[in-house]
Amino acid sequence: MSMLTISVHLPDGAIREVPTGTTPFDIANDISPRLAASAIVARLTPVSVTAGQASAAEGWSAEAAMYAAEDSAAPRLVDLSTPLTADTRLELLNEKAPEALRVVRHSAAHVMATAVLELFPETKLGHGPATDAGFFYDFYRPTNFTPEDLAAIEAKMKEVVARDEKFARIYEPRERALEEFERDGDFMKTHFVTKFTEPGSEVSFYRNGHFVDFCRGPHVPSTGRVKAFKVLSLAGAYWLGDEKNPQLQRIYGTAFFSQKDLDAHFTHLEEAAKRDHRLLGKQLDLFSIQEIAGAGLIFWHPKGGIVRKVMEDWMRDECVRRGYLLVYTPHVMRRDLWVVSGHDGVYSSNMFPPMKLDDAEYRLKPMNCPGHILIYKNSPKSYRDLPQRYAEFGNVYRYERSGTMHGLLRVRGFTQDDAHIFCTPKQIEDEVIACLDFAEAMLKTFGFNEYRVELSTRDPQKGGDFLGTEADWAHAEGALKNVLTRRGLAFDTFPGEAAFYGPKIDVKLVDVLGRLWQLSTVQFDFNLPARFELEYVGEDGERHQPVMVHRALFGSIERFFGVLIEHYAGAFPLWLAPVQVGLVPISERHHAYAKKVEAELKAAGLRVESDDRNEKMNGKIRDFANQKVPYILVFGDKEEAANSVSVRTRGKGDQGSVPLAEFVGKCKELVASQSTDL
RNA sequence: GGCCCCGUAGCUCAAUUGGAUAGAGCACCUGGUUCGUACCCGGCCGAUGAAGGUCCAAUCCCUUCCGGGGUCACCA
Repeated sequence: MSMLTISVHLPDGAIREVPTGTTPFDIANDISPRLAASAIVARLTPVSVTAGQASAAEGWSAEAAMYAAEDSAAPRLVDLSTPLTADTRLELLNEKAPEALRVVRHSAAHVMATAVLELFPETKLGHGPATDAGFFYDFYRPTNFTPEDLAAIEAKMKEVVARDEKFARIYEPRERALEEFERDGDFMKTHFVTKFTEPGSEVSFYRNGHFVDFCRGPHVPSTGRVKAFKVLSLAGAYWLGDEKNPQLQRIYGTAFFSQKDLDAHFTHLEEAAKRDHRLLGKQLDLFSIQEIAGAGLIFWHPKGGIVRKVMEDWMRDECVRRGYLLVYTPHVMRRDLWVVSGHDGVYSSNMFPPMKLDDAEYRLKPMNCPGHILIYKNSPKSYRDLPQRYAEFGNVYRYERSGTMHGLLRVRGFTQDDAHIFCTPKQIEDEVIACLDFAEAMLKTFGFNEYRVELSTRDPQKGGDFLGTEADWAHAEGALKNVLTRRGLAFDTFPGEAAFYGPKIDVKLVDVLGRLWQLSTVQFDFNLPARFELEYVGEDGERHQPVMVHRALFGSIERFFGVLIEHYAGAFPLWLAPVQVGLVPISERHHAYAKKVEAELKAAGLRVESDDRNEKMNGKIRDFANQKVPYILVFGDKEEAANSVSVRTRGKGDQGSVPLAEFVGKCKELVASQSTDL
């Protein structure tokens, strides 16, 4: 071994020398486990070794040399399993680095694959990446794994960890590797290497013990570093994400730096599960889905119905205020209409099947656009009439495949707060700005401060069928981008994600379990105005085609309600709460006073429920509290005499006695301001 | 739709894994009680998702369907 020493810059500025053979992980872990998490993003700066020498130097991986040659200043992913044996200065960054957790998880995936191959040697390996919440590995095997197998795999993983096998990176010429894969009949690896590596290159593998897999790394130094993990579940997954490819068996797991983190993760999941809108929907009696009626079809119960009423009132009033025109269109329309719109062709498999009536066929509407278009088309339009903004709470029905339904968030029948804006090309930017303003006001009002904005554009590389001219697209995409920039909204661009009929802006929210759901959307459409030959007469007296913008802010009322439930964990702000005030008369002789209080609150426009059951006061309080009622008013002889109520505020407990008039005044104020405070 | 798992009362869960009359809490109805800030007392009602099959015997095993959960794919 060489006698070189390694100097390491510590986060506090100190320099420490460490023995050769030390890994970045060792150094970081030695200082603090927390720092181990950040070691992966580290500055690896060769002090006196050039790239060429580095690759020849003892113990240097070609990877480290490559990084050194590429850019020695930028933070790099460091292979934690690579011992430092050259004269190297490693600067550890004292910041949280999620990449480090991914390294542990990816290593855990290899440990799992090692276990699987030991238990089921005939298994072929797919890939096994880390994910945001853990890791998975895809396997191909003639027979399926069982839940019992998962327990055995986890037990075997513990053995692999106990053996503390070193992770080592090895290289092999691509063509030789391919030969081996083909000899083994390993279609996945053959396919993968052929597709993702260059001919004549060296491909990288990682080995621990007898286990070897095609892998780019990086990994922790040895299997013993994978300390806290859990095998979770089993699912089918298509090879390379394509339905037409063979199906693999995907085993999910998760791993953390410590058992404590792992436990915290499961505690967090349990807490999140308590906010699940499907559970709360049942507990709070907000909505149901009934087997006899069909999957993906929502029943709004009275408690949910009143929340919906408040949501709709807000939206409708706001639409009118912002210059939208309210319209209503039929739920079923003749098939001919859907042929003209094109839905009967491209979208047919997502629609409910046609039904025969007299001599014509009818179809349930999957979208509201054609209806609004017919209204536009019903009379000639001048440029003076534009923009025309038609808004409707439109009930649409779509055939979603059986595996896709999810509570209120993905359903077969739902209500869009839909609007279509017909305008001139010049009006586009102002209209889109107005839509974004509206969306922002909506999100703020309903208590959402965090969301993601995505711009979906056409990918010219991909080609494909797009309607509209190059100029149309350039103009529309430019307008959307421009507007987002002008509004100062941070957004991600997704080339190739545009609809075939135009680019769009989507607003997405993350639910409690980390799933992403689309809410607001603003979309251009070059398709329908052309298909329906929409026109307006311009200043020049010529006929022009208007631009059409689809826009929905809640997206779907059902989905938005689901997200709202989870966001507030069922504890709605006063203005949205199904029951705003619960009344608890202490005994039967206070029922008359209860009537009086109820009448006064109702006169103030508040939603009140009085509990005159033959139950103990404690029980009544408990029941209202379980229903997450914002205010519970308790009263007996004392309150009745003083014309007051004893207020119990949600989350704050007993607030003592307050004059009734004062309480009513406060509630009115909170409701009017749509406050989230109580 | 594919793969895996699940379906017991209105809700949450039991039933020594094929054994006899399927239990409990909550809810509901009913009676007692009239109470000072989150679980009073007694009684009543009520179920093996559906249809077939295997077996002396099925909540339990098999088949199909319906529905749910997870996941992949899909999501104009």
